[in-house]
Amino acid sequence: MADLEQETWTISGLAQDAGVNVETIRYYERIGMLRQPRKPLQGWRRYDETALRRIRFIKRSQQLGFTLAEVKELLGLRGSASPATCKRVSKKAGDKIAEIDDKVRDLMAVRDVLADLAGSCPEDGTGRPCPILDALDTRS
Amino acid sequence: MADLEQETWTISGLAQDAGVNVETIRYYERIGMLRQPRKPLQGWRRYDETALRRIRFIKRSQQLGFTLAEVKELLGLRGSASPATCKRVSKKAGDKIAEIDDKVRDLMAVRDVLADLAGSCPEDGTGRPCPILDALDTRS
DNA sequence: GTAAGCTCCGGACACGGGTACGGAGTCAAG
DNA sequence: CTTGACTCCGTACCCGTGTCCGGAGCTTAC
Repeated sequence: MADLEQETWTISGLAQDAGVNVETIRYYERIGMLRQPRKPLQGWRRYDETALRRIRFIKRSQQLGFTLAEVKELLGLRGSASPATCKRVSKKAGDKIAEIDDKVRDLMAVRDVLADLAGSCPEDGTGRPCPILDALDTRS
Repeated sequence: MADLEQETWTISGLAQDAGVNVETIRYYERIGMLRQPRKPLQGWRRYDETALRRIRFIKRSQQLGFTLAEVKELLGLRGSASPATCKRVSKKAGDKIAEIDDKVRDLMAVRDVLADLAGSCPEDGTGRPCPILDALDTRS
């Protein structure tokens, strides 16, 4: 068995490579998203490749709109390669898509109202009461 | 001077009519969105029509996506019927529309990625590693 | 007059996702 | 051997928008 030595980092090295703050790593440890490596008798804790991958997984998932609680579930599903697992992950993705669709619908509805109001403003600006403020004041 | 008596409410009456909690009204008072009426020597504070309108204004604005800080500004612009004021309000509406557009764009981009991932899942579920988890694991 | 139900007030707590602080231990360079 | 940079740890704090709590005072109905 030749050198299976893996690269390891101190917490700040890991933070740098993962593109997060040291405090964020500690936070993930606190909330159980990341296991804290054992503290050696001598020196500082060392983090390995799996920690790095895990943080990157978290960050990518967050970028896709998953909350940390949801990411935690996804992390739990990693490793079990069963069709059932894949199905559950796929469902989560579908749910998230539906969530996004809802949000977009809401935003567009609000956008329409705002555009309507903005359109009601006279170009020259001679209108007595600002029609937008007026609408906020009186309309349901 | 005939009876100019206006309808007034206690805080819970106001809350009910405005469709918010008593605590919310107190919160608005705390953060300076709503003036607390003077406490009479005898009895409880009484809120009038302007308080009711103000809360409704706040709630409508919030529904359109304005934060309380932004609503505060809008409230400050109420009452001055100048063209300049109207222009500023109109700008705020435009900014909010742009904000919404940005958010929708972001959401749609994320949606695309998610849809892509969901589409990569085999229907039958025989895939070894779940392609979604795999992507979260390795892709940037 | 007394009990129920309201107000008044200050403060703590919730949420999600971190950030900041302070003191003690540890490590590496000069 | 000292200095500066880093870790480690617990704790408190930040954002926005409220919500809840507890005790004291007030009002209204019976």
